[in-house]
Amino acid sequence: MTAAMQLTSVLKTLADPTRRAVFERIAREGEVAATGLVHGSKVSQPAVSQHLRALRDAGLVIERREGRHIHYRVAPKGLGPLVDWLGHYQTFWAERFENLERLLKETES
Amino acid sequence: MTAAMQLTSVLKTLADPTRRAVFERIAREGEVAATGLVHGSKVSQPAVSQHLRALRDAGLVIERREGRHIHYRVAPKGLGPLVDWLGHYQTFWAERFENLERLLKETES
DNA sequence: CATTTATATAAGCAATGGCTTATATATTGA
DNA sequence: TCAATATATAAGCCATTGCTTATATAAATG
Repeated sequence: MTAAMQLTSVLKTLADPTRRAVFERIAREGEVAATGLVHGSKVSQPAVSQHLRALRDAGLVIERREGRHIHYRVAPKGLGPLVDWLGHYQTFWAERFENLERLLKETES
Repeated sequence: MTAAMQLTSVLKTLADPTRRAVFERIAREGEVAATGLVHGSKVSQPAVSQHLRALRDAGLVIERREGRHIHYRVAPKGLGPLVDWLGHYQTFWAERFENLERLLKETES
């Protein structure tokens, strides 16, 4: 799998709002079981299951089985292809980058 | 248009490899006419035209008419929604971010 | 073992997407 | 005004996508 293909996979996976919402919820909650994600979701259990599979296939989340439950968390390197690609376009978002840089430094202290 | 919708638009637009290639070429060449993009493209003129429209609608490129030619360049703020969104997930790509930070500093000097 | 709970898979459907060919609309210049 | 060039739009086609309902699998528990 080439870098371009991985990037395409990440972009396509995050492009769907419902699926991105699932990802964001996993990120926010740290670790969630699939059931938890179904509750409070607009779509059905199979739909959530399909989205989780897509997120996993794209390398964006990791699953950990615990009995009947499967817990999901964000994969640390999942956003890597996206970040790397954006790195090539620094000149086009340098200003915002400065903001992030400042933010990071504030967070450190 | 909400921030989430803009992000969806940017992600969907960049998710197609052919269209992303067009964007990358515009970024690389600085300013290109549509004809220039058609030459050396795998797809037809209408296809390129459709991709350019999508890129423009997503706010990723800007067009400048000059006689019969329309020149495209990357819109500085186009990647903004993506960068902003990624900002919320710093913890998941902090390491790569450090690399970028280092790279930026090297570039400055 | 039987039932309940958690998740995945199958099948089908309507909508979307990206491409093509054909044609329309500028814009320029002879 | 006519022909050539540059780009856009229209229409149609096929593949993909996201959803649904129905069903299958897996694991825990009585």
